[in-house]
Amino acid sequence: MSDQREKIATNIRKGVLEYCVLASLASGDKYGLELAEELTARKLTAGEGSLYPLLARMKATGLVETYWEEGASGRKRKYYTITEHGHLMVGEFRGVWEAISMQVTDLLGEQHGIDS
Amino acid sequence: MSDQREKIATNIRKGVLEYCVLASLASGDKYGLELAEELTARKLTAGEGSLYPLLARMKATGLVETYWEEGASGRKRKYYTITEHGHLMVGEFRGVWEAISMQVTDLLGEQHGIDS
DNA sequence: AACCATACCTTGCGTAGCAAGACTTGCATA
DNA sequence: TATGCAAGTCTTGCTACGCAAGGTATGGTT
Repeated sequence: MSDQREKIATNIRKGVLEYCVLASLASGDKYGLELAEELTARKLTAGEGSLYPLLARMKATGLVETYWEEGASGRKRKYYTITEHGHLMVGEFRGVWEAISMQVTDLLGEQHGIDS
Repeated sequence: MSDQREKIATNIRKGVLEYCVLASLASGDKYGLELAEELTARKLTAGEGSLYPLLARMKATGLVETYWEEGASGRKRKYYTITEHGHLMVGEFRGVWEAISMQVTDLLGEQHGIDS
């Protein structure tokens, strides 16, 4: 049952995760695991296995940049910063997301109303 | 530019379309093209190339059933009905959708606030 | 020295939407 | 009667993404 819900969530995340990363970085630089924890808490990703390949892609397409910095734990951390291009993409996404999510919510609402 | 938006929309649709079909069928039986037109108008799908394979899958997994009926134009139409199983899945989806879409909207909102 | 947690990354897989186009059949028009 | 058009349905090949599982390196703790 909650197995089913995980499958549903996984499919929703496709194509949304990338912009959630950008939106999160817009409020401050973060390193890999930090991002993973935040997005996992929000149920927006399942773990690092999704994030690291995505971050590599985003760096390759110029949505983010990276730099190394010594962390509080003494370990080196790779921090991610959003670029101007990244900011623009978040704007694009916001428009599309608002339109589509409204339609989905609308459709679900209709059915809810008809159900006894 | 709007090319970019199409790409974004395409990715959001993955995993959402299936449940939009179910929600639409919950308010009455429909045939293939009719569904395609409604969902295209709502920007929830790009066309029949996505729908027909999806409907076939959904029939195979017992989410919908089908019957043939003579249409107003004299042509035969394949009508789709939602099953009990389908209704249950819409319920599951609604829960997941509400949780995730709220998180996404929340993240986008934060960034909006910080942007001057 | 041994161990564990932190932090990064890779490989292989399944799946879903899409573009483009093929096939069938009823209706209209010349 | 033949031709063309539109309504319907379905198929093929493609690409992309999230995920599970596992691999590597390093610094702190006992």
